[in-house]
Amino acid sequence: MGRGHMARRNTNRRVGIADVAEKAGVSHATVSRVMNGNAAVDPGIAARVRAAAAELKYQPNPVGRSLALGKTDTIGIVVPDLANPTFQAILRGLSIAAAQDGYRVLIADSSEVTSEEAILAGEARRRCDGVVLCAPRMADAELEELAPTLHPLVLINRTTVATNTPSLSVDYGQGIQELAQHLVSLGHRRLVFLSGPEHSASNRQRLVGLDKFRTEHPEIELQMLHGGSNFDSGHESTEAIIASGATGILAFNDLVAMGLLSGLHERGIRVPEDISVTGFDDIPFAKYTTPPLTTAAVPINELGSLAWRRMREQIQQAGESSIQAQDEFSPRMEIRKSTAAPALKPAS
Amino acid sequence: MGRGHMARRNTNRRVGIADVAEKAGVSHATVSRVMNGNAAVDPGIAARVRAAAAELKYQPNPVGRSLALGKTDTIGIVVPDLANPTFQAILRGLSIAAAQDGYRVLIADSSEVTSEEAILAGEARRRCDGVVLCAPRMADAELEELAPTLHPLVLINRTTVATNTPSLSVDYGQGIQELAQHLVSLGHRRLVFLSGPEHSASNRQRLVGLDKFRTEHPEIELQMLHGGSNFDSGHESTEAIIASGATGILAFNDLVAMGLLSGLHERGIRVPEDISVTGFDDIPFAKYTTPPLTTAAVPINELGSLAWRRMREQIQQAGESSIQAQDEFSPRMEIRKSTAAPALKPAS
DNA sequence: GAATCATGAGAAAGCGTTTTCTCAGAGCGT
DNA sequence: ACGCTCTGAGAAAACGCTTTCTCATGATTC
Repeated sequence: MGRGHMARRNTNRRVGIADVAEKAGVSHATVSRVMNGNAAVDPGIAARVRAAAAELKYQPNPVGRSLALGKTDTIGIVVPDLANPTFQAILRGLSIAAAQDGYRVLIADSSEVTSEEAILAGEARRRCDGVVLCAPRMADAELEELAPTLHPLVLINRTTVATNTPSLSVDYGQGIQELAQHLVSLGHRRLVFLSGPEHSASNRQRLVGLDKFRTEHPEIELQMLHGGSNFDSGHESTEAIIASGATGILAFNDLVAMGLLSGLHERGIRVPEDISVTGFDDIPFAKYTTPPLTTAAVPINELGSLAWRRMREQIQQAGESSIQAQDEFSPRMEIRKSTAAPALKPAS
Repeated sequence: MGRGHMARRNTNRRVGIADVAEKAGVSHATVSRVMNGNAAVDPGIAARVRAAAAELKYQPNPVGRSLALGKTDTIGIVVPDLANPTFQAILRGLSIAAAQDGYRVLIADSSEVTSEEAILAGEARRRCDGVVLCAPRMADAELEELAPTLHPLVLINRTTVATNTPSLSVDYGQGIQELAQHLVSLGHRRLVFLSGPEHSASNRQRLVGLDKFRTEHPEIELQMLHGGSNFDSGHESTEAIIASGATGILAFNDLVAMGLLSGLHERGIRVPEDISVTGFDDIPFAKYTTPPLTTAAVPINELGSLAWRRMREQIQQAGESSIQAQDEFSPRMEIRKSTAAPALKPAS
């Protein structure tokens, strides 16, 4: 029961450098030289080699190449949930930007299983020249320990104390405060924050932002409701939202808001007449909901390409662990139709 | 100006199998054996090796491993546009299913540049153990020529004459006919098909489906309008749609339909009162548009995981080019609120 | 015209694994 | 007690490439 022991010796081996060397009547070394244009090689011989390579349709084996070069021209990205449009957009931006520089991206979806993150990140790192960790849910301590292992690393939505890891972050605290402020200025007095995944750092940022908001607006009632990060958790929160008696709902993100919108619609609650709802992120679909969603826009398209730029900088510096850029974005308010003045002042 | 010539000889080399071997007082070979559990090795020695490996936190280098094993435990996927939720869903399904079997996925986005597809696919294939080609736009002839090169390969939304390539397809022709039929049964007599990317095979399938529809319903006026596959192309078609005088619009897919919805809304055209609009695919957001979109649902979540299953089957068979499954899905009608009876019978 | 140099190609040593090959030593039967 | 098989570990080859090292050849200089 050998595992394919004969496949190796087969004649239908892929064409390798040796074949073109033989055909061109030169050594492997020379073939390698002309393929990579590294050293000077006689134009005549070079032409012969190129002709042989073309005729045999020779393409260097990237694995052999990677082993010799110590690099794979690939970077890894680990995301908590590939179903989330925010992460999809980041992935896309990263992939396109990296491709422009001849790099590919390997994906790893932790499916919100926190304990898998470090493992996935490690595996990805070993296969790739670098890793971007997107909104990791792991504890700070674990991240601190893991980060040096992963270098070159770029963090999205998290930071490390070590300054040699670039990070891209969004001021969620600021954004959620602005959204709350927006609701208040419309006349809402009873708000609910439908919180996100427990271990999400961006959720914590929202919470501290709201704490600040509370101290600045002691007259406003602000309840916290536990939720999740997707449609379903928004939808499932419908009853609790209704029971809360609040008129202004701050959903964790656009997805949750959309789920909630649908739940409220099913229950015959009108938005924004009866209840105002806000999202977060401004995913491409936010403007097409019923009604179009008021949200805090995160530059999700830039995030991916900037992540690549930061990664590239590190790869090029190769080892001189210098201090790296910490980019922070401020969300931009996107007022649409899911928020309006409350119909009736609640009895108070 | 050597290219990092000294990094190689550095002492801070990653810990390799040799280090473990030395620490455990055995040979590389033995370490490899215990790490892979391939051959019988004395329990005492095995324990010693494992202890050494653990202490040094040794993790086998996947590149070296890949070279020796001739496999990378990675598959590639090439998609025409990572911004499209359909492809995102396929990618996600593929990634999750593959991860379950210890495989990773490498992505390549051709950005709808047809000429890049073959190159990207080839590169991906060389780096991976297989490739899934998702809705390739390339010509049939090119695909026929490329397919054998790429094996193991699984095709999504395309087929090859060679029966040893599994393919997953959706009966777009059937789906679009049902949508057209739906509009007709609501009373519409003037329809428009807002077509998709020129080289999209699924677009061609829709076209032949509509040809059939035409012969079956000669009394119905059906115009063809050239469009694209995303929001913007739907949005840009707004004027042409209005000018067409049609009351029932078959958009290429949900994205186009959503763009159109938004365009019509801006122009004050009511949907479905003035114009009915249908999409295709049933992306997760289709039920949250204004109004919720009538569409033909494609099982996008299954597609990815099934693609992996087909890929795995081929990888396991390793070479015995047997005849492969050709899976075909029938779209399911999803009647929502974007379609209704036309307000007025057009003069005829 | 001999000594020096630049040029460029081949030989060989990696890169980090796995796996075959080889062989030492232990266990067994007669 | 001798030879046989069997177990298991090390040596070495293989995987496919890049790059250093080495050396031959032809060009240059005094």
